[in-house]
Amino acid sequence: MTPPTPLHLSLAGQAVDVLREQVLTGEIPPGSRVNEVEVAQQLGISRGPLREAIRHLASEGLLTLVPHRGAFVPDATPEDVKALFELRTALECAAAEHAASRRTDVDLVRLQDVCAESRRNYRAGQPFPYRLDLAFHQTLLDAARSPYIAEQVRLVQQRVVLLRSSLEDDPPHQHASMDDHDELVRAIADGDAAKAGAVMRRHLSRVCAQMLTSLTH
Amino acid sequence: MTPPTPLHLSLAGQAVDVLREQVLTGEIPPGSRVNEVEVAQQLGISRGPLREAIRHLASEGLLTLVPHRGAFVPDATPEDVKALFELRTALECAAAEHAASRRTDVDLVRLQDVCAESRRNYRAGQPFPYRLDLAFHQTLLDAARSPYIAEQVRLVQQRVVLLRSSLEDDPPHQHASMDDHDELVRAIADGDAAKAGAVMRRHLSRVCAQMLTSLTH
DNA sequence: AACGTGTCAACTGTCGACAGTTGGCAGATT
DNA sequence: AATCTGCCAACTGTCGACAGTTGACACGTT
Repeated sequence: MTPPTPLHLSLAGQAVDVLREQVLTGEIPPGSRVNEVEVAQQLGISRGPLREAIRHLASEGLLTLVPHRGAFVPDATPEDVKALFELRTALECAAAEHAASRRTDVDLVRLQDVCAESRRNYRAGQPFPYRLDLAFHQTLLDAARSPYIAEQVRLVQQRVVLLRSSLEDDPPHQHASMDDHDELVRAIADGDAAKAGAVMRRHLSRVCAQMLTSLTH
Repeated sequence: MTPPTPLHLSLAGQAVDVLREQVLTGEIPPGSRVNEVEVAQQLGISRGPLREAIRHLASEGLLTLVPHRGAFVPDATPEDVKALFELRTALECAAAEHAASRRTDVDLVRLQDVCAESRRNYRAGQPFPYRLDLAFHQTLLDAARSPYIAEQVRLVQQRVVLLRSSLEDDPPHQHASMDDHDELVRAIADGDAAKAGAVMRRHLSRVCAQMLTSLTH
């Protein structure tokens, strides 16, 4: 019973996944260069597919290309963080408004479930895992039913993860985030688009501020 | 006196420019496939750089890739247009709000100049050129000073141009657009971010509706 | 006549090798 | 000793050729 498709994904596609993981986890540290021949040998593929993978990640903002020099993992400046969060805010506020208008009851249950699980984890003494934060925003995006906005948010969140890779969270911030999420769900439950957008704006503003302080500490 | 850089742009970069032009002008019609060997010969380059160019344009949304089948110029469905304009609205409303808050007097003068030129052209009996519409939105984006938002808007506008390539404008719509632009400039002049965002939202809603009617005519 | 099967050409995916450019190092000069 | 010049190794950019897959056509079967 071999898989129906002999190659589930092209070598370039596989290389994208592997490289993305290595960049996001910080295995390839920010500021470092990606050597084409070295990484190609390491992955056991030729330079062609690897180059395509590098270009793809560059288009996602996870690498920056310098002609005749190669690809670098970008390191964030405070200005970058601010500008990136302006983009994220524009996208996710719109998503929150659309979610408030278009959500189904199933969407609402899913959102409430994610919030409840976050609370449970937190009360059990465990930290609010970033995984659940991502899950919340993803669920909200599904409820918004705006595929292009969702796609762009996904890309922006990836870049945020990249900036965030070496930061630790502090409990007060986690608590505030969970409160924001709860309030957001209430606004969406009420179908109050304006409030949903406003709460999302305040939430992201807080997250951005926290990242900026962590960045400079 | 040869140029300082022997190659101003890599072959892949040049191929991107040529292909983008051909796609946006409809020289390569929507729905058609891009044959790698054929286009490579046509451009006088190898398949490697051309492949990179194709992948780049795909990341911009100007081509869609199908594994083992090739690259196609996407043809728009009404759902695509709506979803794309939801993205554009989220981005440009935020840009309009930022522009209202951050604009300098120089920015304001530039915006007013573009509007004035549009009026002049229109009164002279000439149609409102799409060039000036793009110039207006670009000037507003510069005034917003949010580089990531600006970059995304640029990509979205490109896709709108692609959808728009075979559509003609009608004078009533042109007139309404110029009125919207004027009202937008007034809001930005007043520093009224909320109004600027609202006007932009209404403007894009109108443009989207016009595109949808033109699409189905 | 409709359907399933085998073959084939065209195209994409991949590879290894060559050419051009960049940044740095060694040596010569002042 | 400091600076400038010329060379060099490493790397990216590019090319031509091979391998694997896809969709379609022709053929045979029911």
